Amino acid sequence: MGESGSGSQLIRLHEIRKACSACSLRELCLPVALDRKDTDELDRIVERSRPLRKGEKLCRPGQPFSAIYAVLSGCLKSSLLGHDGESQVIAFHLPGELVALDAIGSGSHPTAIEALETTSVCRIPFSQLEILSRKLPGLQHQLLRVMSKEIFDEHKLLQVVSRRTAEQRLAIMLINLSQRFGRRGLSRTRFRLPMSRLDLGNYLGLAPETTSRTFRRFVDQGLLKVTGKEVELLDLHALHGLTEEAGLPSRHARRC
Amino acid sequence: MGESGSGSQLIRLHEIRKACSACSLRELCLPVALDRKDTDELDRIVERSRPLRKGEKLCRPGQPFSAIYAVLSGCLKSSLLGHDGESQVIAFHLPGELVALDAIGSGSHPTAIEALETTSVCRIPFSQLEILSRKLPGLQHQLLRVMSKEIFDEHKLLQVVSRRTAEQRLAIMLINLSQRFGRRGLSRTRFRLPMSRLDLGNYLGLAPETTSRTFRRFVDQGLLKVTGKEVELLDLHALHGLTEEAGLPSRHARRC
DNA sequence: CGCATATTTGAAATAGTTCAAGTTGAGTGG
DNA sequence: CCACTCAACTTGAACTATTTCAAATATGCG
Repeated sequence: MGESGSGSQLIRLHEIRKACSACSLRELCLPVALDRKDTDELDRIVERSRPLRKGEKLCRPGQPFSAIYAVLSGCLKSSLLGHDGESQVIAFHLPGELVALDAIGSGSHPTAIEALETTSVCRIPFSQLEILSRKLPGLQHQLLRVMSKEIFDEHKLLQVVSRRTAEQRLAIMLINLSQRFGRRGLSRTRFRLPMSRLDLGNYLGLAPETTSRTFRRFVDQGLLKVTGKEVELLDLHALHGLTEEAGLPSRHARRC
Repeated sequence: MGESGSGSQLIRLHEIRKACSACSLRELCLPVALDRKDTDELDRIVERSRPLRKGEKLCRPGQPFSAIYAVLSGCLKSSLLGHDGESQVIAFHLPGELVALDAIGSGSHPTAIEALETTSVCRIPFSQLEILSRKLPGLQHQLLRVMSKEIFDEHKLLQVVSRRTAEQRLAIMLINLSQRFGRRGLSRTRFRLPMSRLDLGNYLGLAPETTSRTFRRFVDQGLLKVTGKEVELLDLHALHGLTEEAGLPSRHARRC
């Protein structure tokens, strides 16, 4: 299922480093601690497999874990299937980001990971990565850093989904995407949403109808222009403003 | 701030292993791959500092990161401070669990970590842990496992907070606590909630009033008995049943 | 004992969901 | 190039769980 080694080949991490200049993958191989020679070593264990077509799955829940992946192009979504058949979108993965870090702990993939468009990834066999990490202190450090950052990001997401209005959630999401696209050298104000409104709503904890209505409200307010999945942020400043406001008064937080 | 090395002393991990028989800390030092000699090595880098009093902070947001911690007794809560002063409770840490894993990535603590009652922790200097990890493959593996599990748990929490009713959230929380207490050899049906209703509600994404009302509803239904922070689960089966139900119909999830 | 903080309770307000009915849009085959 | 189809998306209106506001009780602690 798109995971077979067939067609896998060595890839040049150096090129990836150039391509995505500030992403997890870069963080994994580029940091000060990792020189050219080290990167070559990492390069040797990384495999590229054939691209996934839209809708194709990188892995299914329960599948045994053997490797983590880095997105080269396209977009993935990972989602957790509920006991009762509903699914919860956990994350969207853009180029340069590492995927399946949540599978290390249990030895099997907890989430389903699916391509939202034609997507190519490279496969990093975990056992080899572990061995290499012991040889390269810089790599070990970076791996821990990336995982820690993942935990932190999750915390932030929780904060977003937990106590914010629909407008704030969408604003935060748009800004987040803007930054992620921007880091890759693409426009921060005009981009194409790789995911459906349904997935987006699911991710943000909103009904698809609410997502749609919130988009429209933003358009009416002149904050953005929307044509299908194409989005243009017209007033980044105002969007930022929205996220700053308290979602709910909340009598929490007292003493410091 | 309770983090100074003063009074730190060697502790016997072997004793901790006995004390908390199925927790993160145990996972960190007990797994098959780690023998007695290895554990001794780990033991040498772990420090114990004086207990934190209720309300005392283990760390504040922004504080430079130098070590992770393991809870020995008591309870900690970590929370993220919003731009606007509100705080979002991210996690509660019971004995045996590792704390501050989200700080590795940025080099400074993103969350405030505070004692909910008198709590003792041991400090594990991160740089030494990293060095030791390279020597002990089993330790490295376990560290990654624990972090991965943290990511996974976060995903689950997100699922809880995102799309479930107040009753389901509370039921899930009570069952979760029940299991965590149970693993430590305590009663699975009678325990003391270490946190306030306010913190609990905040964690679950509910107003404190809603939390209170939901408790009352459960009591009325005969699912539990509550006396202040003391809780007795009377019908664990029914609670489980609540969590299974679909929180919201949701037209998501189609093709498999 | 008495203040300060937590918790509970009731009633009103509301954001968001649900349901139901369009509308759009992309792919397909004639 | 035009129907035709299926799914994604949008829109409106009614509904409801949860929040908010206000105020009464507990509870803890000095």
